[in-house]
Amino acid sequence: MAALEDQLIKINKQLLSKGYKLTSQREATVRILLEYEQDHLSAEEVFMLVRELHPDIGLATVYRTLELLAELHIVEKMNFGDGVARFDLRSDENAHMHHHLICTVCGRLKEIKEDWLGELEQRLAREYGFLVTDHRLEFTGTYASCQREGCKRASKAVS
Amino acid sequence: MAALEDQLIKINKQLLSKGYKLTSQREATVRILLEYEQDHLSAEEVFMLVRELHPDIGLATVYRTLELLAELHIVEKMNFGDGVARFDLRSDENAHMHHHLICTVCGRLKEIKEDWLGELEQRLAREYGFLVTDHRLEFTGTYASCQREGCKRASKAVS
DNA sequence: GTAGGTGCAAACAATTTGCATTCGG
DNA sequence: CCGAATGCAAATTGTTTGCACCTAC
Repeated sequence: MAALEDQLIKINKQLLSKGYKLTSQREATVRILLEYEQDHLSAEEVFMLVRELHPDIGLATVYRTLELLAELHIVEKMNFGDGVARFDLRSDENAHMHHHLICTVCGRLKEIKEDWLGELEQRLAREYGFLVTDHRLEFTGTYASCQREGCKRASKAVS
Repeated sequence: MAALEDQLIKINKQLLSKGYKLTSQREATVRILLEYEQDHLSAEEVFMLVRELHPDIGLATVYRTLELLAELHIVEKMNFGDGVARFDLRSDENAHMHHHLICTVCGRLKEIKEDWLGELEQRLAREYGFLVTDHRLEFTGTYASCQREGCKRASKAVS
């Protein structure tokens, strides 16, 4: 809910508190991640965008920063089957209720922010003695609308 | 439920019915996948194992076979964040009820075969107009037993 | 017979790493 | 100041592809 700048400050504090230095590159990267929170950017995409903000940044730095942020659980490193890692900001609200719908026809990727798994997690604790700290839920399928129209655009999932 | 050989025959039929030839390499690969159904082998691991059965097979063939099997939905191509694709046999029973628990302490990976998402999928169809053909559910966390003992073995997830 | 399958090696793409230089605290 | 962070390029790693040969049907 916090404004962009507030979130940025908060993340920066997290970095500092862990003993990491606050460089302009890191700030620029976080800024992009915040700005594009809805998208699931790949490292390369982040790189291209950060570059507009900080032209002399190197790709390796972006990789290093993203890895660092993932370590601190500020972003989540994800994989959607295409060979690239994608990164997702984990703001407090969507930390534990953040699922994905992937359409095999139009390739659209939608986020669902409802807490569907709380009950299941309790059950895991009870029945399996497993304490969940994180989860990932993805549904693959098609939208009724996509199926109706024969809209076979660039479908990459099904060859 | 079927015995290994029966499953093999069935898969072979699936291949044939789609017009794909049944070569000894493919059979060997499927055989390994059946034998190691519980593990989530990477392509390289499959390669090493198939090699024992069929020493002159090439890595590329294994990749091609795995991709083919994934296309036919005989195996599922998965990603657990480490940079390698892993492959999971989808026998009929576990096609739609096949989830994972990943322990960050001991690194264990457990499969849960219960259908927990049927209800959610109906809801997706109703509320989002999205028809699910597949899903993936992973829980990351720790076993109570792992937490109790300070058993910090090779934990790779948390650095 | 022939189209599809294979093995090998080369090509690729994403990510990592070594190292000299720079910079934040 | 000093160690951590960066940029660059080279190295690695996982996966794909081109092509001549081979094999199942």
